[in-house]
Amino acid sequence: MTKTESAKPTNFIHQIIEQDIRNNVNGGKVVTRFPPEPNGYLHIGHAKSICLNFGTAQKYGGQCNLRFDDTNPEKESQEYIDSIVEDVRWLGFEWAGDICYTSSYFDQLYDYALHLIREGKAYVDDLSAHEMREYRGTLTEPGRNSPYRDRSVEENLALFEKMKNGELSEGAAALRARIDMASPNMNMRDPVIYRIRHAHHHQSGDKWCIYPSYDFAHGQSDAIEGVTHSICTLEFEDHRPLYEWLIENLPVPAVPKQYEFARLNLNYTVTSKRKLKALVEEGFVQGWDDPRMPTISGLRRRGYTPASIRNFCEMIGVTRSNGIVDMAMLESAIREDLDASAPRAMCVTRPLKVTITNFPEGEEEWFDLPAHPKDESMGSRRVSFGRNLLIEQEDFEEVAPRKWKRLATGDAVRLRGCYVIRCEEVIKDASGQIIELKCTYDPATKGANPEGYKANGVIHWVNSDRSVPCEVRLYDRLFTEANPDGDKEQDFQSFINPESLVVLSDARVEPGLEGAAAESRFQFERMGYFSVDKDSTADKLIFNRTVTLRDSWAKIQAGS
RNA sequence: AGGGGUAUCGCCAAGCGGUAAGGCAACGGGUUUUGAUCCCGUCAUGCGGAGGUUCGAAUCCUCCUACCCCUGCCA
Repeated sequence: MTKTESAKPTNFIHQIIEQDIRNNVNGGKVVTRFPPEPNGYLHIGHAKSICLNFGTAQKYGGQCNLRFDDTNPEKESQEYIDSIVEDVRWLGFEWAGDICYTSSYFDQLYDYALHLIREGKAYVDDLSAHEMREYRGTLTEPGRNSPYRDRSVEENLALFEKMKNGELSEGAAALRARIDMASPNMNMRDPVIYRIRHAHHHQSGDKWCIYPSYDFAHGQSDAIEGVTHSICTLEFEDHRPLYEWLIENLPVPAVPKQYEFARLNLNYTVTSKRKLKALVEEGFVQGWDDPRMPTISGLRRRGYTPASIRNFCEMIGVTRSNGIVDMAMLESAIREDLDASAPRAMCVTRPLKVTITNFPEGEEEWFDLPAHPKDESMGSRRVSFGRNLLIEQEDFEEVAPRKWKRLATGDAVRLRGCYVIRCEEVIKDASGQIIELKCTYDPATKGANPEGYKANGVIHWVNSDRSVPCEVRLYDRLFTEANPDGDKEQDFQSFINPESLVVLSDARVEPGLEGAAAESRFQFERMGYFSVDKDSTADKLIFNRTVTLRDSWAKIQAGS
């Protein structure tokens, strides 16, 4: 995409950027960055930020960096870095140059800290974390100056040196910016900018035992990288004055500007790293990539496409107002994509035996069916018809309800792409359970409407003797409450949907799907969109339900 | 009288002083060998509330209300 393709600004950030370009701010250049902390897996909320940052750079012919904001080694790990890199790539974005790390600027950041000390704008504070909290004041009362606030530059330099050399224990001292303890903005009440952590860092190893805080590292890293528009979420709004104060008081090579947008909230799920982590660690789901998780890797395993997620992000827009997006929008995005791109197939998830009594034993007939009803370029597939078939249990009722378009005793129904059959007899076991249907087929209905009668509707089916056994995992929303973390009394975990996963191990799919590759996607006609799970093997095919088809029959049923 | 934000249809969201886009959902109807897709139609005399300015206000002003964020040596 080039800048000539940008018709009009699609959100307020693009408006600002276009104004900047008109005014030749930054020479008309646009540089953004996606700055995750590698302390968890990326989720759908990050996807919004990724699409915004990378998409904006793309749209205005600029560049976007992938920068790991790795200033807190104790919470971070290489595992998270690897997963984030993979997820960003999978979403279809490429960063400019090499992957960046805030940790590779630690030397420069240290020099900036020295600069602040020499200017009398930072000091080493010996107050404990607890004492510091007391001195900070409250939302309505100003804070008090630390007794160490007026140390000399020399003393501060010496003390900071000791911090750096590991001569002080964790918590014994911290470097603070010297701003204003009476500021109504808490972030300006002498924020800590360097703290002691005798910890091994996943990138810088054991070189440092002091680490810059987010506030001190972020803006300066933006400046070092030449970021022009530093886009973050609303909760950092109050940090902007500090961001600007540091940029103004430091000899940085550029002047980046921070802009904030509302983070994404989706109903029937949670999007907080802490809560997602809890779901994984406490075993409510099977991992970060569990198909019920709103993580990128979870959505991927569920069968979502990168394009559908990008479209979803486009759909929801970018604003400064906090809202909760309906899950139906995400589902709409994946249905739209998969309807056009997924080949069709038939899968009987809960089989009911059907015997075609007038079809000879041991014989079969093959049918050529289009892989897609509207897209001939997708070719065709072969399905086998025979005496022993399987249909969906829910497609048969002994007595047809009103508006029933499926099979019922004595009635006829079309087998999708095949013949019309009629149910002649219902076989039950001792407990009254229906175990088999004896049917006849009408040989005259191959590609033709029946003569003298009408078929109820169309149902899917497989040839029992030719179908491939498989496991089908039916996924549904993870929570039963639209806003699972909105209840003050009840923990979000108590709202977990017990039916968020239903495993059907007795399913059968049409023969062409034998050996289907992991992550390949299909529409199982009348059932929904499914994707081959990554744990699927030649011996055991596993399909994950991505999303159901829109179901107007379910609405009719619910209404009556 | 702590500071910073946000309020437009059930949900998301355009709108930037000239008379309320679009998407999702919902609801009608048509096509259909997927109760899918597709197509057609309906869906805010109203923009959190009250005043004011103006020929004209969702857009400007005043006051009010509701909700969100901020008292980590987390990001």
